[in-house]
Amino acid sequence: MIEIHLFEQLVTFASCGTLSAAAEELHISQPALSRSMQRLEEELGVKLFDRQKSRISLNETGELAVRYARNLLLQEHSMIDQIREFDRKKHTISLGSCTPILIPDFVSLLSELYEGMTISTELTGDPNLTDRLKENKYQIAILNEKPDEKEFYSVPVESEHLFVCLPPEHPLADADGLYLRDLDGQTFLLYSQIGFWDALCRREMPSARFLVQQEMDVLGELVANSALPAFTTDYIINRDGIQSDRITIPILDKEANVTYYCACLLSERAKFKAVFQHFQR
Amino acid sequence: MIEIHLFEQLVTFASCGTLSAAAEELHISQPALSRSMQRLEEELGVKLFDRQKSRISLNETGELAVRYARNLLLQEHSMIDQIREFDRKKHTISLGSCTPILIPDFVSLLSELYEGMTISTELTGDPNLTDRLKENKYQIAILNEKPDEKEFYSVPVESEHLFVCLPPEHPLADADGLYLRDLDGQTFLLYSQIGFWDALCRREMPSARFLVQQEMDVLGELVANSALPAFTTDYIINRDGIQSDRITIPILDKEANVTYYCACLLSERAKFKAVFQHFQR
DNA sequence: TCGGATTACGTGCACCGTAATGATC
DNA sequence: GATCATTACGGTGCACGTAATCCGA
Repeated sequence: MIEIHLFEQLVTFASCGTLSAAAEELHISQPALSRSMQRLEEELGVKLFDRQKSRISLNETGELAVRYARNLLLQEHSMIDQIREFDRKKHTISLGSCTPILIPDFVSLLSELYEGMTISTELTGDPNLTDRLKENKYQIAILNEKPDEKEFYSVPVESEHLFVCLPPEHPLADADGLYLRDLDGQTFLLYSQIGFWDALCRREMPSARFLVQQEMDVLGELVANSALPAFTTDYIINRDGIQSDRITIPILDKEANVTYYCACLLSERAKFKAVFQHFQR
Repeated sequence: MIEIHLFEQLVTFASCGTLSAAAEELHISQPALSRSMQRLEEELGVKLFDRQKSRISLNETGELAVRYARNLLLQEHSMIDQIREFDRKKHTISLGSCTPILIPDFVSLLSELYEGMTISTELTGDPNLTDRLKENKYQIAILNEKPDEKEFYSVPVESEHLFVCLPPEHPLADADGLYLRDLDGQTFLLYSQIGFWDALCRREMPSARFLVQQEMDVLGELVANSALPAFTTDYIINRDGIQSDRITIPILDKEANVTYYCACLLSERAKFKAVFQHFQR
């Protein structure tokens, strides 16, 4: 049994070239390192160094030992990382969501139901969110459609409908409803944190330009002070009220009127039973 | 950086089941081990154990850590072994020989020429001795024929001729020379340490029986006190004198009259220059 | 009551740093 | 004289063992 710090010191020496430099790097004194290397040789029962009076260098065996030692150190670090990562996962629930609107509610709910656990959430436009469940990147997810594969369990949570906000003078402002493709080619104000809506808009309106805003209140400001069309949803209208100086027209595309599903792997259904029950009432 | 003895102790605990048993196994006190495991958890920043008041056991993370730790320990041991083995090889010359007769001379010669090196020799019937040179199992070899491949360097060393010793009353005792196949089907006394001769005899006399003797003087005794045929060579005759109560008849097979070659890899020719020079005089 | 884990406590020694020495450029 | 390695030496922190405590079967 040879302690790993000796190998660490050996590797540092190999990188630095002299004991003094390595000692400095390791924040120990030069004599301490000198003795460590003597001890290492002694415990291995093998000479690792060529010693001239005022110069020490690795011999062939030493070079070999350094290669092995580098390897061993890498393995130890990776091992420690993986143990910590495993433990972290035990104490965190990762939620992946295709929409921002439900995230706060889910965080509160999960925190309440799973006391002591860390709740980690990620808003993502990833179209294959279910694959992330399979990989266990997320243990629970909010999807914009019911997952069809058998290995998932899911319940509906909430629905949301997309609207476009047009200035009254806009040529399409008197429509009762619009398809996204009717709006293609125009320039829109768009909030950046909108999850799956983003891909939908870009797919259905390939020629449109989007002025993406990072900040919600900057976006509001711009909408209020420009004639540019923007989007909203019934969820936002219910929360913030309607934009009075705008005409709000429903979007008719099927995919723009979604029901969100909360899903997990079937094998984890029991773990999240409490969550599902909460929405089934 | 976590010292490896902590992982060693963890693994021992996993094998033993209790701290007390593991402590005994490790030749340390129980409190020492208890504190070590606490320290390990602390350094990892992770709980590894479930602690009841009078019972401690691994949790899921602990089990994982044990698997990783076993692995790490294996790797460290194998690393140390390989370093030692490499160093040993640096200080030993391994000679593989197809014949026993030259080994003592070679040991003296090599010891003299390569002071401080350990000379390790092996007598072998291996027909692919040259492959062992390629693998570096041996650095130098004594072969019963000149190696034909270009990657070897070799010089002739000595020649040896096989004879059969027959009792005067034997039906073949008046032959001037014999082929091995003429002797097939009979029963022979044979010394065990004869290298390549062994395979030759068994190949050319598939129906013969061989009473193999481990001890040279037991063999001599038996030869003197029985009517069983045996083998000898000119080298042995020159050394020990001829067996007076026996008829000694040369074996005519080409392979029974060999020239021994000392060989090494071409790439090591320089290293063994002194050896080759010794025989080229 | 015994076996097992943890806590308390005193101690020794392993390892460190400083200083001195020797050697090389 | 500057740099580098090794040896000498004295001090200390840390991990150890013993003892005590607590708990459960």
